[in-house]
Amino acid sequence: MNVCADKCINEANVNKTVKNLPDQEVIVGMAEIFKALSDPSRLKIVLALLEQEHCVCDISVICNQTESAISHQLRLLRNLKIVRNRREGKIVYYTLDDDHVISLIHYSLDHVKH
Amino acid sequence: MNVCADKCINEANVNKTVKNLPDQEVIVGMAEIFKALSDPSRLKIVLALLEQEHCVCDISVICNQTESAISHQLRLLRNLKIVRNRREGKIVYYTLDDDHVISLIHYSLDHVKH
DNA sequence: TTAATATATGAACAAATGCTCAAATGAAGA
DNA sequence: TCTTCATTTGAGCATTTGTTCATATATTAA
Repeated sequence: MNVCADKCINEANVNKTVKNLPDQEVIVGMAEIFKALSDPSRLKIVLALLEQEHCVCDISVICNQTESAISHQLRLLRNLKIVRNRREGKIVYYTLDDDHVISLIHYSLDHVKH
Repeated sequence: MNVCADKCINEANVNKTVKNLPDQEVIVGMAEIFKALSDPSRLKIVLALLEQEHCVCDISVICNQTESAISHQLRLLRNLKIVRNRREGKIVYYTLDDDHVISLIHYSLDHVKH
């Protein structure tokens, strides 16, 4: 890496920014949430669950995707504790389980509508 | 795809959710922003620029990454109009240029700090 | 002009991602 | 018990992603 000769690095500015930057773990944690919402199919699942609880089968109809594909995505969201599930006989219902994510989505939706 | 036999699809619920779901383009647009913030290195760049304007060289020091790597990430952010740049001689300064993203990040940061 | 420097860019590549398909679970009914 | 059905899971795969490296561009100074 090229440590720019003289004028490029403004050391004061760099130090100020570095000092105020969140810890690396915090950054990774934030990125993790954003990544969960970064795939349109997965985001659509979350948006559907924002409306109400749904079973895997219903989600697959809503999102127009295989139940298998949906199930894989739900597992990912489950691992991140963004959703939780409850079983009722053969059917498994999923719900959003992360208030931060819920309000983040609402916030984004508000902005999308100008 | 298996159109669940009888009881699985709750047609009323499905219809209600589908009706309230944002348009596909909106979903894709939201996901695009989340994706931009979903990589820790890229998020760190954005967080650094949240503090103040920086040149590529400084960002590379702050983020501890090659100038080339930073430049590639900045191009992506530039294409999404999340950042803009201005040249001053040999040096190019980058600034955040999307108010929605700025407030989204602030919002997330507030939540991270419980 | 030539050299030096900051940034940008394209190709290449390893790693991660999201889907499909086939097979495994788990629950309810015959 | 055996069958059916909703869901889960693992393997395989094509595609995307983030980085590196080498090279190009743009600006300034000599």
